[in-house]
Amino acid sequence: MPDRLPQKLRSDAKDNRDRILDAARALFSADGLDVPMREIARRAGVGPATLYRRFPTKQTLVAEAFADQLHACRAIVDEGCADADPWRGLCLVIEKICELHARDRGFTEAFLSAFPGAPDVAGREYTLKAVAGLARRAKDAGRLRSDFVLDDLILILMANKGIHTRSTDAQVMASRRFAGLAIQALEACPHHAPLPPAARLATGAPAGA
Amino acid sequence: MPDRLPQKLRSDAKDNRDRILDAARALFSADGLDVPMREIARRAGVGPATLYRRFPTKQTLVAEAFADQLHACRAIVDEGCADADPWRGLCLVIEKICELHARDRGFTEAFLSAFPGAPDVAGREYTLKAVAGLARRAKDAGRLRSDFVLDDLILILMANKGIHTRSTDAQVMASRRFAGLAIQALEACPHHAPLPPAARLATGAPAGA
DNA sequence: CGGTAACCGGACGCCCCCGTCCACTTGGGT
DNA sequence: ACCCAAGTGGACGGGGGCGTCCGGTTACCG
Repeated sequence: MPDRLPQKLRSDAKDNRDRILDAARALFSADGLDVPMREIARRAGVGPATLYRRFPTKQTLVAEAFADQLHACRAIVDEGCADADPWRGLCLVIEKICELHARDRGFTEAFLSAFPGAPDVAGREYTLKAVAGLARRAKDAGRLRSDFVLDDLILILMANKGIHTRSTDAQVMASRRFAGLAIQALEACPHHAPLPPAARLATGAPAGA
Repeated sequence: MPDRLPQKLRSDAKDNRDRILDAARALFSADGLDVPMREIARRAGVGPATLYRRFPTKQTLVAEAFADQLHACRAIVDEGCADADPWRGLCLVIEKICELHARDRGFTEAFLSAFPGAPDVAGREYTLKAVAGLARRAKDAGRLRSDFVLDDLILILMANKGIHTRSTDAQVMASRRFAGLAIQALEACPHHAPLPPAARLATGAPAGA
């Protein structure tokens, strides 16, 4: 559905298209979203015109390039929601998503409204709703702190994005530790102090949990 | 000491210099470090040449512009260290520094080695050492979790940097909540799960706490 | 008050990115 | 084998940032 109806493309055109997507994925992952379009074209071994013809705007390219990750993301959430223990499911979601983001810098930017008002990339809203449900259950089970709010998750994801290291390995490791800390922060604890008030974040997400 | 020996500058030159620094501070705070030099010059009402003559490289300008914040930073740490209760002191440091960073986007970038190998900006090492001591005491007091590592603090600061919102107010609010969560994560708790291993961060800080 | 060195800012050349146009090439149907 | 529309990449003009040079201006000292 993010895919344009696969109009009959000539075989060579299809090839080029694929190579462009590969190049884009590689570069976005490594360097973030603001690689020059030129660079992507060069890496794919095509001219700029070809790139622009196939993907008129960078947003199109980004959306297409990250379709996989978005599905992975949704799969993770689904998996977490399926877990019998909602708290364990939520932890799983946090860990996995943080790792996913750690491995792919561009995806993080794309995911976190780097493109303001992106056309609800592959059911972001739906996914958020699912997580909200999961959180609800985790709260009812008494494992998730009661003053948790869905925006806290966004906050954590944004924060995770702020972590930068030299190598991808270090990045993943740091992200893992961060996720651990985040989970610790969210877990209900008899003597925990109340949190400062939640701030409305820029995302279109509803704030209730 | 980051200051060039204040060679006798002609009065007008001094004026311009000051106006440049003001402009730089304002722009860096609002938009981060990658404002064009041109923009700063324009805002200061001077030509590009003047700017470049006074601050040959952007790094020079940044260092000079953030001298205040760096002192504030150090003051915060000192204040925290002076607190009789080391845990309370540490919390204070986290809260205040997160807020400081939330209010000044450029400073965060400058602070977190945005310029790799910046010449130990105003005793960064010293400050880190002080915090390490504070953490040590907080641990001994049994309030800080025993598997805390100084790099965790860097991690939290980096993470805090990842948080972006539309307005400064929202930013501060979000940062406050984040700091609250971070503190929660760091507090010793009888039944908390062990954390994933700490990753060595890019900073030159020693990893032990 | 006058001279000089310090100082100024506009203008220049360089490089990189963007998005588009167009003359050539090539896939694939007949 | 032929043809032509779909497809291609090089080239172009525009815009913006960078760092530097230079002819005019101005503070300060005697």
